[in-house]
Amino acid sequence: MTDFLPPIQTTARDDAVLKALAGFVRQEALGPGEKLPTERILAERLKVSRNTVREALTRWEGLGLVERRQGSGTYLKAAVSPDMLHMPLTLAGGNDFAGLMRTLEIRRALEAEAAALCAIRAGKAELAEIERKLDIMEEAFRTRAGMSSEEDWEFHQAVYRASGNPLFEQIISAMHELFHRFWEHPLGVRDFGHASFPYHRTIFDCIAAHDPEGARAEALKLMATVEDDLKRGAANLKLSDRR
Amino acid sequence: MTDFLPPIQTTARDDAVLKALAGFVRQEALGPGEKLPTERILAERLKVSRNTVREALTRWEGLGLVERRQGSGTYLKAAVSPDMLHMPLTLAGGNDFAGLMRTLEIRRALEAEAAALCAIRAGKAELAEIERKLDIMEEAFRTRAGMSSEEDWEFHQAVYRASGNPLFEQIISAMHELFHRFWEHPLGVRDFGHASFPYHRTIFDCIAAHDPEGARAEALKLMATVEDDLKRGAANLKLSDRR
DNA sequence: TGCAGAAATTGGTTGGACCATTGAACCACT
DNA sequence: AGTGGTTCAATGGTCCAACCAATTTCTGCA
Repeated sequence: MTDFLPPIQTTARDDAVLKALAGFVRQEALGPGEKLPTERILAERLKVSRNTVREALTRWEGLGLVERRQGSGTYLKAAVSPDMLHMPLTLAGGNDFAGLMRTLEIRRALEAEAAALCAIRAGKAELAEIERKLDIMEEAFRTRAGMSSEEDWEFHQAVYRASGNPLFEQIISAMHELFHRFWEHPLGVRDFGHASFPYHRTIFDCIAAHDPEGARAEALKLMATVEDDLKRGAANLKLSDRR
Repeated sequence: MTDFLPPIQTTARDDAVLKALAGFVRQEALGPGEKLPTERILAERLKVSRNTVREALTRWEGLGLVERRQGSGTYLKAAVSPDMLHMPLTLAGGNDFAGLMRTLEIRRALEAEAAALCAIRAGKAELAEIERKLDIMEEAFRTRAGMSSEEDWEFHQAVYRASGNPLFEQIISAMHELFHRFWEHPLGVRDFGHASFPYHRTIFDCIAAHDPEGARAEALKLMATVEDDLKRGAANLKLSDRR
């Protein structure tokens, strides 16, 4: 016997509010940046208290779906649809070196898989876009002698997009943001990223040749150099702390 | 010049409430399952309105850190610390077949990396624990002729834990939960998981031999069989729909 | 016409009230 | 002893009305 008796839901006002609101957004075809109705109007239309509306919107705000600006209004920050699934992750102690290495291990896994999928799925247009970003990056690397982190990131994003799975870009972007928020000047390694530079071209070559395993291997090599750089930087940091 | 002047915060009451509460949890050494103070008490102690406390708790509830039970109280659901980083992910359209395959691609990436890291880092105790789960799983597979999804999951969790990086378990668990919520009986494939069975042992062998690349390869093979099963199931589903 | 100040709009906060659920204590009956 | 019902206090859920603070819009004067 399955013995499955889910508890009945007697109250779920705020969830109901969010469902209604998601339906509204769908019907009005609202996109990111657009303004949605006032809390007071929502409360009146949905026949619930403004407090309930606020709790519901607080949920969406915590999920990064919406942005509230006092005196102005509430604005969509991302595309919302009635059939969204939420997966909030919390990293405990993410702002020390060990935490950084942990996020990097996740990124290594996703980077390799995205490169492999990209090698399988990338069409001509995606391939051209990736190569364009790669050229820009290499040019920036030559002229500015190494400082090409922004262009580097654009190249990787192009790969994620061409992987055909938006989750890669979502997850890695979230980690990238955390990375930058807490490690803006990563440990003072001056030639940070130098070692990873050549692998961008090799990754692209494998993708262009539709060689998923090669792309995966090259991506792993790239991430290995990044980790080495960070470890070197951490060692430097410890030395300079010790003086 | 970096030109970094963060805007001053004139109002951030609920964030302040959460920070204070995180500090409280830390000081009292509260763990998951334990009850934290009443909303009314928090409001009184922190000198804010109960509504503000509620908005703050709503945030934590949305992040899965806390569970509220009407008439009973508010309970911790996970370890919280003052230096947490939040990374909420929303998957649009996650409950169709394409969405399932997308989450599976992420899982494949993480599964392979976790197995590789595990092969590098697992000590004797972790190795023994994994083998124990493996034995249980194989026994269940023999006696119940295939239906060993629960034991299967326990084996994988043991691998994630031994990877030395809690993020693997966090992320994959979140996906596993989504998976089960929407695909409880995955497409009616009766011998679902049969094909993946032998790879559990091969993965363990590679881990025990401290062979990261081998473990990665075997994990990829395992996920490939799972994806095949699902595709087969989807094809069946289409056929039966058409009748 | 341009712009400073008033007025309206909107999210943020407060305090108080009542409802619905929970859980413990207590009681009656078997 | 144990089963079931009742009472009651505690707690989260909802509502209301008012006010605060930031923003936007309007207005009237120079």
